[in-house]
Amino acid sequence: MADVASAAGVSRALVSIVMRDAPGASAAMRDHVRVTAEALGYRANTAAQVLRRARSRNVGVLFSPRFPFEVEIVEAMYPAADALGHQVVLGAMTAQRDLDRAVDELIGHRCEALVLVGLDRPDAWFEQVRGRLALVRVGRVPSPAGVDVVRSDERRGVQAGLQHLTELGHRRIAFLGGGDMPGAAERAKAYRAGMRRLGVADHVCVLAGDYTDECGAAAARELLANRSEATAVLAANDWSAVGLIAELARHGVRVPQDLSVVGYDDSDLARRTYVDLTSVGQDPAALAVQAMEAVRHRLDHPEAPPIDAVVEPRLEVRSSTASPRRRRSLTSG
Amino acid sequence: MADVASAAGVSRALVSIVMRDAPGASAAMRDHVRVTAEALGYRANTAAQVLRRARSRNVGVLFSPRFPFEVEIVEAMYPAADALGHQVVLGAMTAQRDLDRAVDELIGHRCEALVLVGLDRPDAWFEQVRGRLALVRVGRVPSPAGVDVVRSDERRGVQAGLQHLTELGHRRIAFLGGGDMPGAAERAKAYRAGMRRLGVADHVCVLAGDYTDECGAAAARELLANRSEATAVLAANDWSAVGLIAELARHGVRVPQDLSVVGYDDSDLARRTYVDLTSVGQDPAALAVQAMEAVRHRLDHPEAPPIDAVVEPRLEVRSSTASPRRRRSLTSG
DNA sequence: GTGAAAGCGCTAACAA
DNA sequence: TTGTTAGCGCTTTCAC
Repeated sequence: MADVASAAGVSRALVSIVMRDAPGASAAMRDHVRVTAEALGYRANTAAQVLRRARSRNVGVLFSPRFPFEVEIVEAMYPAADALGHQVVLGAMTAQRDLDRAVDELIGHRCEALVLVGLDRPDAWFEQVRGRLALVRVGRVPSPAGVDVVRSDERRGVQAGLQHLTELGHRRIAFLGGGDMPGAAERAKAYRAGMRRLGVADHVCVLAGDYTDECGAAAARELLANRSEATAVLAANDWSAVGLIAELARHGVRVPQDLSVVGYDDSDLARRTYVDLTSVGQDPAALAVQAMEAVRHRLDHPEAPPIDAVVEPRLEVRSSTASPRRRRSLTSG
Repeated sequence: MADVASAAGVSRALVSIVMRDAPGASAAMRDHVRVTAEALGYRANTAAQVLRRARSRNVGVLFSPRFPFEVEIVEAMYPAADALGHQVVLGAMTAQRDLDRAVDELIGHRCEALVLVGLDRPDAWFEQVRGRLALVRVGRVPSPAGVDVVRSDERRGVQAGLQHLTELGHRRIAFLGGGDMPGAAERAKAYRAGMRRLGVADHVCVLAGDYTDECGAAAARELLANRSEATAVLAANDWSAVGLIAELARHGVRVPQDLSVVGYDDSDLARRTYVDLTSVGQDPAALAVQAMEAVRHRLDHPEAPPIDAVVEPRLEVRSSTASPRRRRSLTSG
């Protein structure tokens, strides 16, 4: 910075003012300094900024890059943070790198707040961290527990899937669950409630799963073995939906002619043309924006009551759903 | 740090020595200071460290989190950096956030080196950045151009795929390319060379593609329309291989009975049980380790000649390949 | 083995 | 509108 200052023939303070768009410099001076800085390839030293500023403006974002849905949220986090004058510091969680390590690193960067994307931990863990930083959970969050939360409305998502199927004429709608995977419990609950609301509670059928294609295949075999009368399956996840469809195909059951399938997450997978799966989509960009706003609110009002922001999902209708054909069971067709 | 020092009844310098495992303190003192620091929840301020140290020890890693293969490399980068005493700073590239922006941020963090994962740019771009930082390219790198490179041996990978197929008895092996996608040009070249080496150069057949499932489906239609006599397809990518297989299935062509297919990348997709695709796998962990070693070498020897490290791929045989059945073309079977 | 002191590059409060 | 100045929290050299 000293180089820029002397090259431009001004003080370092003025360079600082110009570089961070702070008020207190004439337009002509701004241009002059900026041109000089550009010519010298100057870029402010983030470390020095963070060290000196009262607030670091850093927001740590913890996520698992293996999960595409979390990646989408993180991608949307950058513009959202920009808009609020924050800087995103990424903390990747991997098999070799546990959470505490990642949090420690973000604390080292003096993050003012932490955004936890789709991360489940015992309540005690959140309490412990919350003592040191503002904390916002986002994404597939099971339940708010005193900590700020931004989540999709799982109830509405499941509802939308069920409604789409009933409008097509389905009544016997099975549910392929996700065990203790993020969001799964909420979705299962919403399924039961939804079926009750539609007056078809006696057709409730829950298949165990875990968001993998293997569990989808297993569910398919279970449906076939039980000569299920289900005409549609609502899956808690796209991968399990695809596994189900693939296994059914091996046994000659066609989707959507013989069975309709709705996935969940509207992932890249669902959009692939050869899959083309009707799926309940969450809105990663909206989740990211709301998360950053929650961070801002929490920083401004440390003592405010817990936030619970809910983002609307939307159903993407593709070609894995159709009206049911007239017959009694999958194997008697 | 001052808190820890006074709580432990020592000087701040001593705390510093203990916290960064530097020589110059007794074992008993180390324990004492560490316990005190732990009790106070102390974590060194990274900004202050970077600011004060002559070398930041930061290594910027630029990648696209949308590409699972790049994510795997990045994940392996953490332990590799640890081992060499470096700190990873992640720079995510997204649709909304261009490369220059990301590089700028990493420069702001005073990274000593940049690792570019699977990123293609004009040579001029590399030259420009290389003036400011050490630069290492890793992953699907088309060709070394004076800049340090760590890459998979595409030639050997393609060779392994071809050899596997010829050992099964295939001769008419088509290639589904990847256009200008990373690594695709190398793979196409290796395919032609490999076919020549196997003495079946007159059976060379290259289908255009772009690493999507759509291009795989298009290739399948092309094979069928041309009444291709190919008994096997080597794809430059897993997604295109899967698209090909799915489209073939729609036309009653079974894999591997009617046609064998080898993918490339050994991605999560290939490993899914319902896909179970034979695929040429790259070794992300080895790439990451070599990349960090290249960084270290470049930092230690700024004037050394360009590095070109090559990592061996390996073929994962699954159930999409088998011996060819006796017939002339896909549609005459 | 330990402590005192200087200063990394920047920001913010204030003085000119 | 511009310049001066005092640290932010740490590492490092040097004296003890």
